[in-house]
Amino acid sequence: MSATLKDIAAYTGLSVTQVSRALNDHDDVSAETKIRAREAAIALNYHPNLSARKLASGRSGIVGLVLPPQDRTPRDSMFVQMVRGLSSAFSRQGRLFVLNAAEEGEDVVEVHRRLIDGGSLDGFVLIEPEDADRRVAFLQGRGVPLVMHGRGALDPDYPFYDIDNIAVGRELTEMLLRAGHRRIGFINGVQSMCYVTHRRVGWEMALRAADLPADPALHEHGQMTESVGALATLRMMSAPADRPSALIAGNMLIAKGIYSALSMLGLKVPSDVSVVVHDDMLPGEDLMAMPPTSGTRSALAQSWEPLAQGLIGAIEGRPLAGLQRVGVFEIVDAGSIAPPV
Amino acid sequence: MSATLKDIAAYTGLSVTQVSRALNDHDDVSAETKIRAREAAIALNYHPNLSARKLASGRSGIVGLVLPPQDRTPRDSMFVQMVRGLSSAFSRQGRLFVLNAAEEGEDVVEVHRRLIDGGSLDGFVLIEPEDADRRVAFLQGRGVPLVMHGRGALDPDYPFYDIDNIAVGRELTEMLLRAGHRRIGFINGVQSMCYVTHRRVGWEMALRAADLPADPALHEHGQMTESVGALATLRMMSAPADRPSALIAGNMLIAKGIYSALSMLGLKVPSDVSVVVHDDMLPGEDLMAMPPTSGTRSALAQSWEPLAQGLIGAIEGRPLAGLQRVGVFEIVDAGSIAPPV
DNA sequence: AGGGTTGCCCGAAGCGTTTCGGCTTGGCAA
DNA sequence: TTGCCAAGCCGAAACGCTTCGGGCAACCCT
Repeated sequence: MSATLKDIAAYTGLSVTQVSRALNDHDDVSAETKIRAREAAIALNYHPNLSARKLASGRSGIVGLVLPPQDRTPRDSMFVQMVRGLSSAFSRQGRLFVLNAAEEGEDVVEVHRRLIDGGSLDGFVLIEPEDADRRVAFLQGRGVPLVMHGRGALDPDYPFYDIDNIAVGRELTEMLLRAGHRRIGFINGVQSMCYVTHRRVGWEMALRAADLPADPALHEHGQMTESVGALATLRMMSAPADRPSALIAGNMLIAKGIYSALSMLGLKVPSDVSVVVHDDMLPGEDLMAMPPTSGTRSALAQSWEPLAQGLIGAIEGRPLAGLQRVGVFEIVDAGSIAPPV
Repeated sequence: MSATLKDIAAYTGLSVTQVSRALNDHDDVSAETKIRAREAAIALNYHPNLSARKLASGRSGIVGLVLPPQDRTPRDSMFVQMVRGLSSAFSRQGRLFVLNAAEEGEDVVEVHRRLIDGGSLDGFVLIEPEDADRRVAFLQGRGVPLVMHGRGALDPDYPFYDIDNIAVGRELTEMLLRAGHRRIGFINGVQSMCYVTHRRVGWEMALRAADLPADPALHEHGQMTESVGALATLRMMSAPADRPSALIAGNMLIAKGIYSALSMLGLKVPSDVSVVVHDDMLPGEDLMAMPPTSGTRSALAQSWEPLAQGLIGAIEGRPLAGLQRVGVFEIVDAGSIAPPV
């Protein structure tokens, strides 16, 4: 068994109270005492008992994530990345990361309720925000801290980490506009995802700013997979006269689909068609083989740490403003853009 | 806030003690009292506080899994399956499932130590057993329950769930032997995995029983990926005279690689080469397109429930014998075997 | 010198649960 | 009648931690 505060108190000659305050870095403890307590803690191999701490303070140091019931996104490697990233980020902060997959047909909110009724969770990471998110409503109603990966509105009232997806959509479109393109197709993700909508809005804004119509036939919603990318490309390019001269891919898998469809049609990039992509920089051997593609880039891997920080901040009651963080994206020129023919 | 035992005691007129005993189904509580307590618990929406329970009883109801530091297996979808399956199985049993990814370069045993020193975990699910597994030694030394997915020895001294991989290797080989094949290649997984070794042993046993040599050139270790399968196939088939007339694939991805390599070589299945595979039945769209293949089959998805049961049994101190479970596999004839030419 | 402030420390209560030991009561055998 | 036992119940202590309220010096200000 691990040492307890009482052991350290006996060892140092201090009281349990003072040891607790020393180790938690409270401010009415002398510097010397803090050092003594910390040394004793190390010497005795002390580790705080999370259950006891939770019981006394109401905080358990455990945070959770509820996986949506079924894989709506086929990007398993994204989940693995996320789970790894979050779990490491939280464990660096001395917290446990609990994962709970909702069962098929089970209400996600119900799962959250179950977990907080168990009385052990300090807060939640939410993914895949929705417009009027029932999870958010529920958790806020119960006063349970949360942080969102992405955001359901442009200026939500909860902590989040996101990138400016409107700007992403606009930037991708403008890159092509600057090269002279006028018909720009966008193969986006599933409609219900907020970032997808935001990027679409960005695309529309950029087009409007250039006095061009946002032709619905040039925008496609779908799973972010290779085959969806390929099929949408075939559809858009088969329009006799109105075919786009440039395509925007929502992510690398879609881009891959675009490339294979284009090569099937005998079209070259960028001489026949320009292509830009938003790259999440997910690792994956199958993407290595892709031709370099211009566009925007923002590593999904960098979002886990700020997410964890955001949730911890929320748990510790820090003000909302500092917990809403917008990450940056880079602009990449890799030569997949040329003027239209 | 959730109701506490005290609330139920007040509500029913019983003592806290008796309510606790009633809800935990102890035996010196009258049947009527148990019913009353249970009804009150539901009426008041009572959920036991895990932290308090842990503190008092030493059990937290939380179990954990430590993900190996880096993806040695590229099968992300396997991890997602596993995490989902385990998390659901445990939550059905009213337990929390904690996930902890080891950092790059961090010692896995150290992670386990950290987690149990935190004093919150009741036990662990271990995956990817090794021969003399340090994790097992450590956990057993500390008296922490565990359950293994697979097994590091044929008859280990810890709870596990596994299938009989020697039998799998033997059966796959015998299927081909029965059709008259004499040179049977085996494209297996990475050497360090126990199930890989077991299947190899099965292959050797079957060959020896048929008085045939187990030619090392006909056995290949490697990642279970499509490209490894394809490359190994090319290597084996390029041997001028000694090329195998049949191939065993360690899993579906390898089989897929085999198929593409064979078609590249202009060889047909089963007329030119017979192929068998062990199918884990992982879901995945890319495998749908494969030709039906004979072999063995055992759904990995069915292992999570018994694994969870095994760990819970271990935590509750049930005897080892009932906690070592060997799952079954099916034998599938899908027409990918023909007599050698 | 008196009163306030500051720095450091401690005792004790309490978080929600389990569990040990002891307390009643009624029934039954001696 | 007395003694015993089983069934059912309860009080109180314990788990390890945080925190509230207070205490005791030593210092500074008037």
